[in-house]
Amino acid sequence: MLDKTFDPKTAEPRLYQAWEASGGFAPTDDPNAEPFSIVIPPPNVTGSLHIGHALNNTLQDVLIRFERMRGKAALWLPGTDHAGIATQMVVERQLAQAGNQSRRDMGRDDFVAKVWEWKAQSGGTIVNQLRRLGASCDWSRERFTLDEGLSAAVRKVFVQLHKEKLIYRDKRLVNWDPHFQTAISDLEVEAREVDGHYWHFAYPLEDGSGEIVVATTRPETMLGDTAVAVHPDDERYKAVVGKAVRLPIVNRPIPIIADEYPDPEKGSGAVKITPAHDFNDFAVGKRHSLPMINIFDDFARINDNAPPEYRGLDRFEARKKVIAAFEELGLLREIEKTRHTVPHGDRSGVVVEPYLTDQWYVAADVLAKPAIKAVEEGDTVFVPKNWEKTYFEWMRNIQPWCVSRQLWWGHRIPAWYGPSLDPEAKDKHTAKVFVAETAEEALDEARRFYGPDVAVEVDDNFPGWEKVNGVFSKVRLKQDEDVLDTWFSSGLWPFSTMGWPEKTSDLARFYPTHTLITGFDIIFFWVARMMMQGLHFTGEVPFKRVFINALVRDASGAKMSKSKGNVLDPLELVDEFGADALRFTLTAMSGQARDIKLSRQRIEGYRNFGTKLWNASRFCQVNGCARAEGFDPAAVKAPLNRWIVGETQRTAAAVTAALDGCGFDETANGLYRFIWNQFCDWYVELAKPLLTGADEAAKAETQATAAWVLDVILKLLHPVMPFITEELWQQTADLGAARAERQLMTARWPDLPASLVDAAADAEIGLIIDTITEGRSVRQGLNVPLSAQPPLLVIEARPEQRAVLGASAALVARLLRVSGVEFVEAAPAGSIPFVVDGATLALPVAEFIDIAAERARLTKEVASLAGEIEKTAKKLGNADFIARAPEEVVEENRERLADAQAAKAKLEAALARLQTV
RNA sequence: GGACGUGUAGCUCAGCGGGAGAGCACCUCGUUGACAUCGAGGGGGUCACAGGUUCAAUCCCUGUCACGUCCA
Repeated sequence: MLDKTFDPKTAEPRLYQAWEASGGFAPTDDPNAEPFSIVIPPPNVTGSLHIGHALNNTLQDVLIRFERMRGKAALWLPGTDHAGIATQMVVERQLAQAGNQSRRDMGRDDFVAKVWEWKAQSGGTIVNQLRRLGASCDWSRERFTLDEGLSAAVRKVFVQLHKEKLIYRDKRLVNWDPHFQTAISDLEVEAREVDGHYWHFAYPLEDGSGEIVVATTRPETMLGDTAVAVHPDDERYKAVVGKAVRLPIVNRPIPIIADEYPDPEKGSGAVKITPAHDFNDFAVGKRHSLPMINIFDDFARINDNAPPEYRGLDRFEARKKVIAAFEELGLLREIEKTRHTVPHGDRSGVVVEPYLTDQWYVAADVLAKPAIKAVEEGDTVFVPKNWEKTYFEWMRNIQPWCVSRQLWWGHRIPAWYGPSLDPEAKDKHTAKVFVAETAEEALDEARRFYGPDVAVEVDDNFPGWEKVNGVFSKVRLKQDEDVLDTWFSSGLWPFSTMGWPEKTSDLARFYPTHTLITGFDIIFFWVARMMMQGLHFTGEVPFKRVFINALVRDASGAKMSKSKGNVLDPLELVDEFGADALRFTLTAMSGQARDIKLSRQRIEGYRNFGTKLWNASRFCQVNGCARAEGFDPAAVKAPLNRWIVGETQRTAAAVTAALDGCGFDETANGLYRFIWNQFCDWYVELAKPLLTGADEAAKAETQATAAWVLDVILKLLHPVMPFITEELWQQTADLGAARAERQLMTARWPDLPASLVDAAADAEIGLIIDTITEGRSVRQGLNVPLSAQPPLLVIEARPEQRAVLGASAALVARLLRVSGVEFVEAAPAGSIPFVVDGATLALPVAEFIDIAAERARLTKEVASLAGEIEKTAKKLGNADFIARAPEEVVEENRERLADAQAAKAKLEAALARLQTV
């Protein structure tokens, strides 16, 4: 017999191992099976499973298990992302803690070797955590973004985009992270609102005729000012445009220029222009050909372009010193408090600086066009659809994508530099770039470029050349030091993981993938990039559907964060409640476009749901419910069995439709209601007399039906609660006829015909359920003691209702705790009537009850019916309603009115009788 | 400033043109042969506010207020 409860702790690892060993996670190789594929949003290799992963991966697993059971060749391709900055950060921190050398002291090769070493040791953490969740990924296909195959794809993409002029090198302002000393993309910048100040500085006019006041939140940048700008229409400054001011501290004359950029309404209307350290100023500088003076080094310390006393100062130190200097010079006009947004690095948390550097850019606007079109035309659809707006908004305003990063961990940019043939070129050692997939190819290209008389080799440490008689005799190429943005490689994920650019069978079969399930926070970072790169390189969308899952928050709606201490660790929750309970909770709460506020209580409730199912199965087992050979659900006779068969069909159809459309919450809620409120609460209770009764045929039929329903339940619930269902499947394997499938995970999804629904059985069981429910309400409302067992009196009822109530007397007796069902002409004095579906029933319990309480109950009921009658009558009295509303709505209201009037009359009569008692 | 989303029972949310729902919490009763991780019953809501469309509005439209998120 089944144990009293399911023990997830011991069962889950055992079941998972069995699944994995069975090979069932891999897609079937049946060539007739329709392919269905999902690629995992690769978690950072540094990561450990947080609740957001748990949600995202649960939904993917629900979908993949569903499609697998539907007989498709279901592939869920897993893997991890090398996560450039994040991983480098983690390893650097660990090296520091262990008292090791810093990255720079170590050197590139040794450091990268360390990271690989670290990855080998702890990189598998998150993957194993996914196993604990029950994720049925095909681990034989697991990929890592730095795998050789994926790296080859990255190089090929880079080279091809370069050939197409969609990747280019450019000197412009980037968001510079001084902590990591790397460029980061716009998306990695987080605007934080902080308290700050506007410092109003006076710049004296060169000719001594006055001053012009500018305000800034970043005083230190004045060291790099190369102009002051005013609006051309600003009358106040018309006279000074074209003159110069003498920049204090620096003592440099800079022009006053007219440009549309300054807003005359703001501040003094004049703004300082620092082209090398502000995005707006950069544009102004370009328009006016202003010099661009960079005043920072890579650490955002002041460099040698500033006066000597500032050199080497940290930017914030420099700020203080600049302000002090202005004060001393008597040029500090005002300090104004303000709240403003300041860009921060999302990883480092430090203030990022606009910084003038050479970087590699992708012409994202070109790649975006087909990606926009694909969504416009429905080749890829978003669920929920409104996320398409977000996608369009960003894609239509897309900026060049800075893809180079000054890091060591990642895909090194496949570009090699050599000297220009022009001896006067700037950056003379690296003025010529050769972009190629391998060093050999770069060398070949370089040989062609420099000619047959020049020896060419790669030497990262000693770039340069040797000359004989003024011409090159030997050239040494140096590979670009930088690596690519992590998202550059994740953007290839749907096809690089399947072996592209090789024409693999996986690529042919599983690309494009079907559904991508991910969070809205990476629509720009990832979804958009996959769309762009996927379309460009494969000519097809990478996925046909994108399901955007919600964000998980704590029970009070706050974003979970370690610093707030409100993090719910999914693994602890799995330990405490089992993976199924967590999965069910996340699935039930995954309502679209909404935050999920997770509470332990909710998980506990769904753990209880599992226990409920477990015990219902136990009940069935104890009562000999075994599968019957050749059982045909359409052929059952007992109304109760016909009813549950119909309900099972309805549920199966609803769940199938819901899962088809990513309606995860509907799926979970529908199953919960069916299993608990229909199967357990009513079917099992109503079946008890049949299972213990003398009618052997009815008993056998009920046993077989219960076993059949349970098998369907296990299948339907399996995608959401795989462990407990698989365990029940295994443990009930020996009950009755053998099943076609020994393993539930790969069993066939139920496909039941709608003809299994029997309206007559529905009506019959509905009447019994309503009778019991109403009767209980009367009993308990009047505090009739449990020991009291009056008969149930049927006073007025339609013939078919009489038949049903008569036939189910034993059932009603048991569940309503009455002695039996009796048919009488009129309600005896002191009996308590109630109305069910137009039938008048009564319980003769006068001696047990408080007359006043009963009077109160009836009065209340009558009043509520009166309200309903008034409302409905008013509606029916409206000629427009009769004329314009659909006939069935009018009819429904007529019936409602008639029912309410009849019920009210009956209860009023009862109330009148009660007055005389 | 722009975009999107959300305001429904004490809490978390579902419903989204025709009788206000669930889970939890709360109150009462209950250990009857699956289950106290349980069963039965009950209380509790001007569906944010104001207009409009409609025979009919929690649901559609407009505006207001509040909250959230993203982009400037």
